[in-house]
Amino acid sequence: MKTDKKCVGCDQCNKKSPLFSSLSEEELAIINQDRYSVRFHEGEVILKQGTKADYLISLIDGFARMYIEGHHDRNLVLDFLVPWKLVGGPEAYSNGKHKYSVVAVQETLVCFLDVQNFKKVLAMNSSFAEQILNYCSVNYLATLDRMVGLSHKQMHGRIADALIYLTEEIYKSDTIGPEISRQDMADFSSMTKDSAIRILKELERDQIINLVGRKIEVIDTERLKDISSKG
Amino acid sequence: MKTDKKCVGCDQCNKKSPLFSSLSEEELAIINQDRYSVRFHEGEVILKQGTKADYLISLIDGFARMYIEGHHDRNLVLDFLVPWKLVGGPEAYSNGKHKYSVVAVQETLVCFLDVQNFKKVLAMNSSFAEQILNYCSVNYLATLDRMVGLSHKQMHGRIADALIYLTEEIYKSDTIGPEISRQDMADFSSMTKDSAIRILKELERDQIINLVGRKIEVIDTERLKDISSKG
DNA sequence: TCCTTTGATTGATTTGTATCAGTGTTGTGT
DNA sequence: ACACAACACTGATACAAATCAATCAAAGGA
Repeated sequence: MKTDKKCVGCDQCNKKSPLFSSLSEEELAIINQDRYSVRFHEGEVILKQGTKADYLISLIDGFARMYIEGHHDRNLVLDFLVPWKLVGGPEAYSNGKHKYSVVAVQETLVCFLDVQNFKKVLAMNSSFAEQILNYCSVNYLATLDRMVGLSHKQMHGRIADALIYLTEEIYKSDTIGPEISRQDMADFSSMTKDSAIRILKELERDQIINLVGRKIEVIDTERLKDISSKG
Repeated sequence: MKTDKKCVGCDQCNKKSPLFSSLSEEELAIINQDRYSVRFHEGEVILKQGTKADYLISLIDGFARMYIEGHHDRNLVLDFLVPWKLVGGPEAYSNGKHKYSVVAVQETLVCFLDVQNFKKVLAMNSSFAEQILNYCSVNYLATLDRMVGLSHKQMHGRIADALIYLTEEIYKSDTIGPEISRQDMADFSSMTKDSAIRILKELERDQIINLVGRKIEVIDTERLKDISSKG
């Protein structure tokens, strides 16, 4: 998905990013200060684990993978980023280093927002602060769910969860695109690539999904949800 | 650890709870409104997963276990709560249901703080809001670490992590008290009780810890950290 | 075009962890 | 002091998942 769209400033973003929709012109101008956008090519590192977190990252266009470089040379994919996801907040907010890396899966445009300006706006607009706190809360609770799933469910359940999340939340379609590799599926459901492939093939044999090259088509969502809940 | 201490009001707590230390008299009074405290006996449920989250819970005195009732009748212990830990925020903030249960491990005193009042204070004191957001951030990043550890490390590494966390953060001593059962250790490091016992016995054989009844004494922190990092 | 690389796939094997079945130990209430 | 319950412990076994060693297929470059 190549695109020539340019970043035209926060007042434009504002029309799309639900998180910034309640801000006034003046407040947006503050966030717009020191803001800059960069276009990344496929495979390029947008943000590297361990570097200092001075900016919030907002994905404007494209598709990226957010992952932690974990133990035994394995990665844990935390999320796939689509437009208007905001990352780096917790690290920037606590003046820390980034806990994860973000890599462009496709051509991707991101905005770097200065944390200090962001904090200024938070301080002057309490309803915005409440909104952000709410965003963090929802995010945190989802992470807890994921932690329980990863640590208690076995492979079939974890793959089912991954497929459900990707179709419902990321692609909003029954088909998962070829930009998600088997390795990505494995890293997202915390298993080896070989195991992920095995389970996917099994699901195909059972007529629950179709594998078309790298694409994955979910045929039977109901049974997938059943597998997910049975863990 | 039985105690007769009573809850004397937020202005008292304020002297101890670092989170509330920056609040004015007036702001504390708002939080104090509708606040009430309850003493729980050992084994009693302070907060049940699935119930509506109308209050923030602040642990004033005692010791509690916070856990998610996960899949296959297994529990995942998220944390052990000691005085001045605040829980329930994310759920209350997003008007949701509690994602976890909290049970008193010992005689425990907790305060229930009304969320609406809490929000009021957040809206009127922006530096308090920033402080809370920072608290959430640190908490979130720690959860990510834990998620990676639980999903990538094998049992020895996970038990080592648990022992390090408990001695350094909870007990602030080399000895883990008898109120933590083997089941708790297992649920905290995401394995079965039998496995936890096995690993602990191995660590004892290797002179890394001592098992004295239910108590666990850490002898060789260095080797424990080594095991933790090797995963 | 062929060649090379990268990723997908598969079966055989090994390792890690849970399960099960049972014994020992401690503590509590009567 | 006794019985009972709850928890700690251990060994044998079964199951889940990783590893290893190959093939195979598609994509990109010279």
